[in-house]
This record gives sequence, C-alpha cells and structure tokens, in this order.
Amino acid sequence: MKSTKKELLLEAAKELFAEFGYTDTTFKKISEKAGVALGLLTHHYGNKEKLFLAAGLDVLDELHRRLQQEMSKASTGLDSVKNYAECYFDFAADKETNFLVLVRCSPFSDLKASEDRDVMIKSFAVLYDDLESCIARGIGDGSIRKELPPRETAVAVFCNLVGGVRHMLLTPYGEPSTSSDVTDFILRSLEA
Amino acid sequence: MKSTKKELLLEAAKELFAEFGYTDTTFKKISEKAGVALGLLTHHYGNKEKLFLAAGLDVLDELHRRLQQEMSKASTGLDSVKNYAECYFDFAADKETNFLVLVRCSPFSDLKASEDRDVMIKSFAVLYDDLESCIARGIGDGSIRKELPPRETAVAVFCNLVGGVRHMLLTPYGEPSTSSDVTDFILRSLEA
Amino acid sequence: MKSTKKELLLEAAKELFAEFGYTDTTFKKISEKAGVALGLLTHHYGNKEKLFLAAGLDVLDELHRRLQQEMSKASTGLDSVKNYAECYFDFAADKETNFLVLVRCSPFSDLKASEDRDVMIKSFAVLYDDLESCIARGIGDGSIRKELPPRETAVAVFCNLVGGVRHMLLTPYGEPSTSSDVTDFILRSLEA
Amino acid sequence: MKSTKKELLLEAAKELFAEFGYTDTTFKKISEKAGVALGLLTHHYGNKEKLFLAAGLDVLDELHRRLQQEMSKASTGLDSVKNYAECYFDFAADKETNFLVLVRCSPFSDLKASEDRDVMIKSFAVLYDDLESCIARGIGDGSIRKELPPRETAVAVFCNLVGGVRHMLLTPYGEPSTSSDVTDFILRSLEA
DNA sequence: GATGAATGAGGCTTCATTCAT
DNA sequence: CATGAATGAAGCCTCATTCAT
Repeated sequence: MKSTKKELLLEAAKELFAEFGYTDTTFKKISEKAGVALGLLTHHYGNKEKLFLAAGLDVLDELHRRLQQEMSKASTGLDSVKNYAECYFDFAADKETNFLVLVRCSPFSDLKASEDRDVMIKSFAVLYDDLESCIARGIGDGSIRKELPPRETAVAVFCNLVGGVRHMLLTPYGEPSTSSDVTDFILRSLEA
Repeated sequence: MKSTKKELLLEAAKELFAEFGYTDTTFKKISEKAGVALGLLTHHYGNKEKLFLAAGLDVLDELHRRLQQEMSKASTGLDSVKNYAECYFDFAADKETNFLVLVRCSPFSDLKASEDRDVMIKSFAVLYDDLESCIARGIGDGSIRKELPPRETAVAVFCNLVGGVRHMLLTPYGEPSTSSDVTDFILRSLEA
Repeated sequence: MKSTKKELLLEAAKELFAEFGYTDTTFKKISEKAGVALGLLTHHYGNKEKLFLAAGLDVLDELHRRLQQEMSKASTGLDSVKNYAECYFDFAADKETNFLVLVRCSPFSDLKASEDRDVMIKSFAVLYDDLESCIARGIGDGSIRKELPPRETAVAVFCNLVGGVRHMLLTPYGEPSTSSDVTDFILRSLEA
Repeated sequence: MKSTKKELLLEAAKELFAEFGYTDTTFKKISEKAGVALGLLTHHYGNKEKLFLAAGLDVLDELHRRLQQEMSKASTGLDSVKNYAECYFDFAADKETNFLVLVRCSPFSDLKASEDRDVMIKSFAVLYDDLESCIARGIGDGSIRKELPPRETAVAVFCNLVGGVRHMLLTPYGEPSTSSDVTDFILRSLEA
C-alpha cells in the first residue's frame, strides 16, 4: 500500500488548497507536507494551476461517483433529487473529502479565470446533468411538477446547493440544520 | 462636486477588485488608475485588505439601500421577497455597481479569512435580516406558507440568490433567464 | 506649566528613541505620542537626524550637570572619580533620564556616522574632560598613583563605564552588583 | 577550494554589515557584492536578521578560537588575561576579521532586540567564561588578588574591553595607545 | 505656528519556475 | 525519477520629507 510520490504530492496539495486556498498554498508548503522534493511538482504536474486543477478534478470525480450511487437508490425522481442534495451536503461536510478544493477550483469560485480552468468547467457540468436527469425522471414519474423545464430547474436547484454549501463551509453563519433546511426548501419547490 | 483623492482611490479599487479579483489587483494598478500616488493607499486605508473591505462595504451599503427601497414597494410579504430577489439580480447585473467586489469580499467568498473581514461578516448579516423580515411579513399576511421558520427560510432563500448570482457572473453557464428562473424557484417554495 | 508643542515633541522623541532605537522610531510614532501634528517635526527640528541629536544632547546636558555636581562634593581626586562613576551608573539606571537615547546617539554607538553627529562628538568630549580633571586632581592630592598619564587613564576609565552601562542596559547578563563591581574595579586600578 | 554561493553570501554580508551597519546594508548590496541572485539570501538564510546573526556568529567563532589559543600560551593567570586582552584588541584592529559585525550584532549593541538574537546572547557568553577561567587561574596561582570574585571581575574586565574596542573602532577619539592603555589599566586592577 | 494629505523611492520578502547534478 | 539550489520579477508596505491650506 505504498503511495507514489506523485500521489503524495496530490494529496498534500488537496489538503493545503482546501485549507488555505490557492494563493496561500505554495510549492514549498506542498512539497514539505508531502515530504518530497520541490522540483517534483513541476515535473509531475507542469505548473501550479494544473496541480490545482488536478486536485479539484480528483475531488470532483469522487463526488460524482457518490452522487450517482445515491441517485440510483431512489424510487422516484423527487427522491433522487433528495438523495442528490443530501449526498452533496454530506460530501461537503466530510473533512476527508477535501471538498473545499473543489469549491475553490469550481466555476463558482471568485478567482481569476484561466485557460486551464476550462477543463474544470466542462467536467463540472456533469453535476448539472446528473441533476437534470433526476428532475426529468421526476417529471416523468409524476413526483415533480410537470410544468417545470428540466434544465433551468436543475440550474436553480444547483445554485441553491452551491449557496448552501458555501454558507456552511465558508461563512460563520452556518448552523447544523442548514443542509436539511435547504434540502426541504428545494423539494418544496419541486414536488408535484 | 470634486472627488477627493481618497474617493478616487476607493473607486479605482472597486473597479479593479471587481474585474481582476483580490490577488491580481495591485497597489500599482490601483494608484495608476486613480491617478494618485501609491503611498496614499496605505496612508488612507492602512493596507490592501482594509481597502478591499472598504470597497466591499461601499457596495454593500448601496445594495442594502436599494433592497430596502424595493422591499417597501411590495404589497404582500411574498411580493417583497420577489422584489428583493429581482433587485438583487438587477444590482448584480449592473456593471456600474461593481457588485463583484462584494461577491469577492463577502463571507461566501473562497479566500482566506482574516480578522479585518469580521466587519464584513457583521455588516453582511443585514441582508439576511431584510429577507427574514420579508418572510415574516408574508407569513403574517398569509402570502407565505405559515409553517415555515422565518430565519431558516431566509437562509435558504439567500443561499439560492448567492448561488444564482455566482452562476450568472462567474460561471460561463449563465443564461439570461437564470435570474427569473431562480426567482420563480424561490417563490414556488414559499407561496402559501 | 504648559509645555510647548516643540517640547512635547522632544520629550516624545526621547522616550521613543530610548526604547526603540533610531530606525524603529518614526515621525508618525513621535507625533502621535506627542499628540501633535506630523509636519511640526521637520518644522521645528529640520530632519530626523537633527531631532535625534537634539534628544541626545538634551540628555547629555542633564548628565553633565549631575556629574559636575557630584564631582564637586568629593574630598579627594580618587573620591571624585568614585562619585563620577556612581553618578554615571545611577543616571543610566534611572528610567526618567532616557539615558538610552544618549547611548544610541553617542560616538560609541554602532550606527552609521553622519555629519550631524559631529556636534555630538564634540559635546560628548566634555565627559572625558571631567574625568581627566578628577584624575589630575587625584594625582595632585596623592590619592591616585602618580605615574598615571591623566588623559589616557581617563579614557580607560571611561571605556570601563561605557562597557559597564551597556552591560547593564542592553545585555541580559546584567546583575544589580555590576555597577559597584565596575566602580571598585576602576578605583582599584587608580588608587595610590 | 571552491566557495559555494552560500559562503559567498556570508562573506559579502560580513563585510557590508561591518562597514555600513545593519540598516544601511541591503539585500541588493549584499547579493551584488557576492555576485549572486537576490533571492538566494532568503533561500539560504531565511531573512536579513538571521543572516546578520550568521555573520556575527561566524566572527565570534573565529574570535573564540584565537582567544583560547592565546590564553593557553600564558604561564600565569594574570598573563593569560593579558594575552586575552591583547588578542581581543588585535582581532578588533584587524580589518580582515570583520570584527565590527560582531560589535553590531553582539548583546552590547544598541539595536532593537529580537528573538533571533537569543542565540547570539548565549554564544557570546563563552567570552565571559573564558575570561573567568583566566581569572580563576590567576587567583589560584597567586598572580591575581585573592579576594576578587572571579565572575564579577570577569564582567568588569570584559566591560572594559568592550568600551575600549568601541572607543577604538567607533569613536574618532581613538589613539594607537588606547589598547595598551586599557590593558595596563586592567592588569593594574588585578595583579596581586 | 499648525495640520495632515501627498509623494515615490526603496526595502524586505515571496514564490513559481528552471536546471544542473 | 529525484533533488534543491538558483533566479529575479514583482508585491506590499514603510517612511522621511514636502507643501498647500
């Protein structure tokens, strides 16, 4: 169960980017935390931006995997939205996932754009797609209001989750009930 | 109607922070844009962080003023939420307001925390309070579901707005309809 | 008993130069401590170096006055050296005198030289002269070894005092007995 | 016999700190004199203060080595004090040794204190210890007055040397005879 | 005399990236 | 693959001094 140095680097990067953000995470800190030579960073990942991206995508992959797993357990479309939302919040709340990297790297982040980030933008879209399929399913099975446009509604729901997660993780206003409050808020707007 | 150099500085800072973000906005750029000596920045605002904060608070004040104005025009509580949301989106969409500074400086931002930001955290809370009063009003006048807890609901609504605005301004997914989609989404969840 | 602003400035400067040294004492700190406008500093004292000098000379004057007073009380030359040394140490130990300004401004200081400091160099010499006269008196009255050259001996004694005072005020090695130890050391070397 | 860039840096720093003092020695001057990139300074030494310290300690080591060498040549305790003093003055007078760095970095310096300087304070104490052993030896072999307390006497002697060296190197009063005058002054106070 | 806004050079330090070993 | 010394541009901030009011 030996991690390669490349993996050690990515893991350290994820933790540091999550905790300190992009700007305050330096190559030196990463390499020291990983216990690996400084030069290995550019050797394996090219540059800081690409490493950031790799860290974010790694988290995104794991999130996507879990979301799909939870969605599939639902018996109705509305239920799958519920599972999606709950999974999203749980994932965000779990320190182990380093979800904050994704928050900081996502298209919703307030950082300067960059060419490299395009990959993230495209990959991130799967989260919308998943949600849209849940909603479409709900409209089909009658658990979600028929008149709702799937894509636009998915966007609205996702925006709610994005705001909710930021409220929880970034602001000091957060209360434990926020995640379920937001989930309820969403379901109420959807249910037929 | 002569602007002081201090004001010129704040204005330049607002525009630059809004456009380029915190990190990519430098003392040099600000002072040059303001047409003012570089040292005046620390002289008047202490340091970069404090100027950032001053810029954010300035935008926050204006937003708050407009929100209250629009809220007061509503005939029902639900209507005041509608006005609030629309005002919020309009404000965000208006380039003149430099709303992005506030986005980047707000407690929802993914930047490292800092002691100075505490002021923002406290000031920002008025936006929640406004919304809560709208909802309480709606519950009172019967336009909003009676069973909803005002504070928690205000939080959920605000999170939706935060996500929506970030979707519009920061991501490339944004479509013109997003603002009204999100507003509708919210109202649907609230209406009695 | 109203102090002029010029005097307030000098007093504040003495305290700050004494505590923080030349480099770490700024015009801003001085003017704030004095409760006086910043611009008054250059107005009254020309520049930082001159103010530093004025502060040092002010302390030197007071020291000189006290030394002469104590010297005159002695009954023999050796005794006047004793009084000189004791007065010197007492003056240094008294926080009220801001002796450290003089230490930092004196020709024995490890700061860059400067033209303005020439005044100090000349004024400081009176301390050597005083000591030399004590020793000459002692040689005359037989209380001090006849073979000693007055000037060179005064220099040696003064060096001992300089070192002793620095040991006391600047190093952490200082013990309460140092001043009397050094005084004894000196007298032992002088007495006939 | 190739010098590393780290060594070149230290050598340049020693010369510049000795000649211009702490404040007037800048990173730019050091790196240029050393013919090395500016950033290497913090890379190898952390910051200016630490480099200053490293420079001072380097000189201290050499001084300590020479003192011990000379002390060991003496036939009596008093003689070893004589050798100590002469070695100290010779070392100080020798431009090659960059003794002034040590003067400026020593606990006797009038600069602001700092945590980093603690190392110097501890290391510097060996100079006192050396002297104390000389005196103890002299008391033992009868060349120094029996009633003198070794530690306190060592302090007095050292203060005399410190003052003497500052007189020589920093003030314009210095005369060639000062070193021997001070040495004689010391021995006279010690001899049995 | 009194005020403090205004100036801008220059200092220390950070840091992504390169490259010789 | 691995290492970490080396680079130097650029950032934030300090601060003595000037000057209009």
